[in-house]
Amino acid sequence: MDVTHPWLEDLTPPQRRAVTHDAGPLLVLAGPGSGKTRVITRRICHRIACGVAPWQILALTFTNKAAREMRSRIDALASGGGRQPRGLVMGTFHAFSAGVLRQHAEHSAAAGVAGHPLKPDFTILDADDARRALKQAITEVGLAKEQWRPGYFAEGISKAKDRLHTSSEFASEGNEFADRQCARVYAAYERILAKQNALDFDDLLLRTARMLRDDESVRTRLQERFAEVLVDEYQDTNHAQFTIANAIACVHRQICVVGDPDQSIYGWRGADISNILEFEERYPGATVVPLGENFRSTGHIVATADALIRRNGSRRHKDLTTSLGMGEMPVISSLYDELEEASHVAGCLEASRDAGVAWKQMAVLYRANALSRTIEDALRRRGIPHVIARGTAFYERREVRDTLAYLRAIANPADDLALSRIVNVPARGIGATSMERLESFASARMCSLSEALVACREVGITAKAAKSVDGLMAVIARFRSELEVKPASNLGPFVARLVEEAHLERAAADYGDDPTDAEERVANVQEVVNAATLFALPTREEGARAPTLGDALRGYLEAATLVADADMVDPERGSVTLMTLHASKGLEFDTVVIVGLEEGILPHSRSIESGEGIEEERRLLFVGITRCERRLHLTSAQNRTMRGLTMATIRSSFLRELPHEHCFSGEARRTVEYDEELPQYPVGSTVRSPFFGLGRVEGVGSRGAVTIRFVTAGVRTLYPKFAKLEIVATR
DNA sequence: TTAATTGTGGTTTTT
DNA sequence: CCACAATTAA
Repeated sequence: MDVTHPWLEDLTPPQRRAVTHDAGPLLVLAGPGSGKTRVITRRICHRIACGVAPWQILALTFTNKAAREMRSRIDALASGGGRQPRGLVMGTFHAFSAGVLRQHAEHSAAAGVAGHPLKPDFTILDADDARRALKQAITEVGLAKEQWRPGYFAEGISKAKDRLHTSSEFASEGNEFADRQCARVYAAYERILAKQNALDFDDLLLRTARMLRDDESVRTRLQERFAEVLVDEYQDTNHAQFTIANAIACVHRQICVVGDPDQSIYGWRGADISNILEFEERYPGATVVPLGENFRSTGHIVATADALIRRNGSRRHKDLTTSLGMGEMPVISSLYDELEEASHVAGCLEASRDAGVAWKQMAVLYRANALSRTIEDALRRRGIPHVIARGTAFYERREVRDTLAYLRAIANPADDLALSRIVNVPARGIGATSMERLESFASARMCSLSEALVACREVGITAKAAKSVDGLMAVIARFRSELEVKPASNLGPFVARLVEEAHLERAAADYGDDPTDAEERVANVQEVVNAATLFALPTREEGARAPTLGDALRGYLEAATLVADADMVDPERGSVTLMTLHASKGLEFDTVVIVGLEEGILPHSRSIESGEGIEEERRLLFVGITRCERRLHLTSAQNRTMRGLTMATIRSSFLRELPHEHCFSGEARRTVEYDEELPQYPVGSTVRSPFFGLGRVEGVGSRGAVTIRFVTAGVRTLYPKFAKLEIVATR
């Protein structure tokens, strides 16, 4: 059988059960490193082999990267004997929802809000744009921004959207003063977005979920279209996402969800862990397949992770095992401050490199992005190639956002947010006062900002400013006129010409005062041109009309908005990866260093008030530990400088929860890292021998001999000249 | 009215 | 430490 079914080869019995499970709901509880991706991809191949058409399968993932990865694995399996998965729909909830909305928005009243219908060419606002719109809403409602933080409303609105409530439903919900203010801001925010035909990230899910709930024709169509639904990372889905998947799958009940409650780390974003914990209640008769065997990490690492996660009270326990042998113990080190921590990290990475591990097989993980800078500096000084996995960072840069804002203003005439961003880019003498007048003109006439700009002569701004505005609108109009007459293949040159004619390189060069940064900014603008040139629309079904330049532009803007940090991790590069613990989910590395194990950082100070918060932080560390295949280092600093203040730290309470018998604690004492004269293996440092494993240097004898107490091999005296010792940690 | 300068305040994680 | 806001100079 396996000869003709390559997708069933080398699966363990439980994996095979999950892959070949036939009818009815299926929950796969996949522990770390248990072959989760393998199960999903093989299952998709298997279902196709069983006669399900690829285009009837909907697979929802958490990141674009995961979707790409799975698709390429399926393609590879298919070329080895299976059927080509043409038409398989695979993507993030957000991207899928955007597609559904673009397709059905016009025909579904349920997609609109507050009397505004949603038009299919809507713009998707990223977090920054959403924040700007929110600030505007707060001002409109007339609340003093000294007393009300935007973050408060952002959270309230986001939670309401997750419950699928629009502003009017939210208003009838709470009666507290703060709730009423929040409802007012929500309503204003909704109006601002509706007027611009824009959606934020939460809206994509909210509108799709409501449409599926309220519009029977759309619901039926999607139910008929998708005979099979798979959801990856199910522990991190929120209520809206559950509603979407459930609405499509509830009739045929061919739903397979895969996840691990112990790796749920997005509770703060509304992820509802009960989606996975209560799957069997929601789908009676569901089959559950636990996958506990870990094929990634060696024994001490698995044991450490297991001991840690057992501390969580509310969990559904599954035994974690590995057959890879015990391997080496995780090494816990405490350093004097963040600078020494960073040097120590560099040392750990170099030691792994000396042991033959490629840079790309190593990662440094941290709780918050702010911790990356010191590490990055140290790696740069030591010449260790590295990349910071902040994928969105590129799209957050001012010059990049300006270029994209031009494109958005061209693509969507109602996009006031984009337009207001570029009105004075490059600086053309339109300041705050002129903008204020233009905006109040627009709101008085009930028209868009772009219409106000066209009519700027009537607004009463200076002649010079009006002339600049005319010039800008002429450029935008000219480019806009090309959208529906030219073919999609013209996107690259189109963007290049825009950069040229709108003088965006000059604008980029003019920011700030550092000429070296200026060069980089200009290069970033060119990078947008490159990205646009390389952008390819998904292949269309046969018989569809040829895509226009406008289609390509809208597609490109959507893709640029929906990128995630994790999407940009490129394992082919020969570099160490630096990223947040959150972004590391789903990845694996030979060597992993987790830094900043201190109270207030991990667990984070914002989480320690609640038991649930602490448990999520613990899961976060669990995720980090289980990324590691063989060499794990955990570090903390005794003093840390954050936002200009140096403070003594407290070691993370999680360190106490790690099992002594499976972890090696390097003594925490001050080192003099920078002194060249230090003996090569100072007393107290931690070393690794290829024969005896980890040990601590106890003494230095004549002719460079060192006495080492090994964890497993007792005390030995070795000559470093012959013994090939690597320093794991200086004391 | 705009552009540059100094001052202040606020901090997690991300589709 | 950094982004943003109010203030001041041009």
